[in-house]
Amino acid sequence: MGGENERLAAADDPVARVDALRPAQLDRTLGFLISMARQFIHRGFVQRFAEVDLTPNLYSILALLEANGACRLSDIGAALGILQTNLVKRVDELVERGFVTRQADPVDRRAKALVLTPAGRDFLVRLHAIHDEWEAMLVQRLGTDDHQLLLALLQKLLFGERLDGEPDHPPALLDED
Amino acid sequence: MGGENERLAAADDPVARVDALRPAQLDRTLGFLISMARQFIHRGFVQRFAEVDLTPNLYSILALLEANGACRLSDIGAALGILQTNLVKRVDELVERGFVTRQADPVDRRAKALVLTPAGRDFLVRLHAIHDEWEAMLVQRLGTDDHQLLLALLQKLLFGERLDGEPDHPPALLDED
DNA sequence: TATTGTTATACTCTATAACTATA
DNA sequence: TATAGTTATAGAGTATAACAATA
Repeated sequence: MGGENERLAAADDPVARVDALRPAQLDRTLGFLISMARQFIHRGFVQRFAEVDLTPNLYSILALLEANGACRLSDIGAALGILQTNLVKRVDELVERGFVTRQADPVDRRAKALVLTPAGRDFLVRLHAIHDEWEAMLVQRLGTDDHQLLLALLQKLLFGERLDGEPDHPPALLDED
Repeated sequence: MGGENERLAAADDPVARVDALRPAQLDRTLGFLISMARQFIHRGFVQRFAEVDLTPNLYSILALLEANGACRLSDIGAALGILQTNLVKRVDELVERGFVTRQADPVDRRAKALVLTPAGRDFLVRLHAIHDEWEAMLVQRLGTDDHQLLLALLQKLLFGERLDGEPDHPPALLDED
């Protein structure tokens, strides 16, 4: 009978391959490959975080609060590249679920200090475990050297150069400019 | 007056930096960096393709049709990692705008052959120019060597290994498994 | 029974405009 | 005048379920 039609690719499969069709020159461009890689990685996170009914995006907000203590909405937006206006409802959800509270900012009465609750801090232990599991799977796919190299190249693309030097890796490829 | 509040970062800026806040360990993970890199690259494409009222996604569909002649919907979905069900309306738009036609598939009467129109082929000349301009900007940011290396690493992540070898680059980092 | 294309639907993410209360 | 948070809204993108025609 009709029923459930299309399903996602089996669990952690490599994503759709560009095999069936000639890939134009798409598989030679950063735009296409980054998009496909992000899709692949993102789906893995979504499937794993579904167990705790959380989106990878919300995880990154909580992780940021854990590492920074009290934050303002604008800080989080700037750090994650998300517009403030799109953060309000997500923080609403985190507040409703008891992971975050909005407190008065003592200095600026316009602002509100976002802080993790103890429940949120406990929750993060589980979230880090889920995150690390999938990240480890990706490291295994690439090998540790290529994983580090990929991180460094993405940092260079985003920030101009590596943020913190790990000087024990081949630097020759990284400081041409 | 109130007026326009939040705007996107100035044109082709590096994206939000993780400076203001301690980045947790996010900037050490593939999940975060790929997501940020994709966001950065995608915004550049969106801004440039806006001039022709096209989404990068639709561009990749057209490019695929150009390189492959007649395609079925399922082929395109498999190549781009998009569910068929989400392709219907996008192809509808391309048909309405005169870039694509749906023809009868001679072999399989369920299927429909998607083919570029001459107008679609002409349009692609302009689209490739727009695409190449932004891609060149990214190459400049990275340097050609690191650009090639990044492509290779993303291919390894997605497909297991490089699709086509360019044997004139340092291979040592690529074939550990 | 399975596959091709399709409609309907829902949820997430992103983006713009405009309001409020502070600064 | 500008900034922090907010609301409302619109558009992409992605997911599931179900159906008709065909294989």
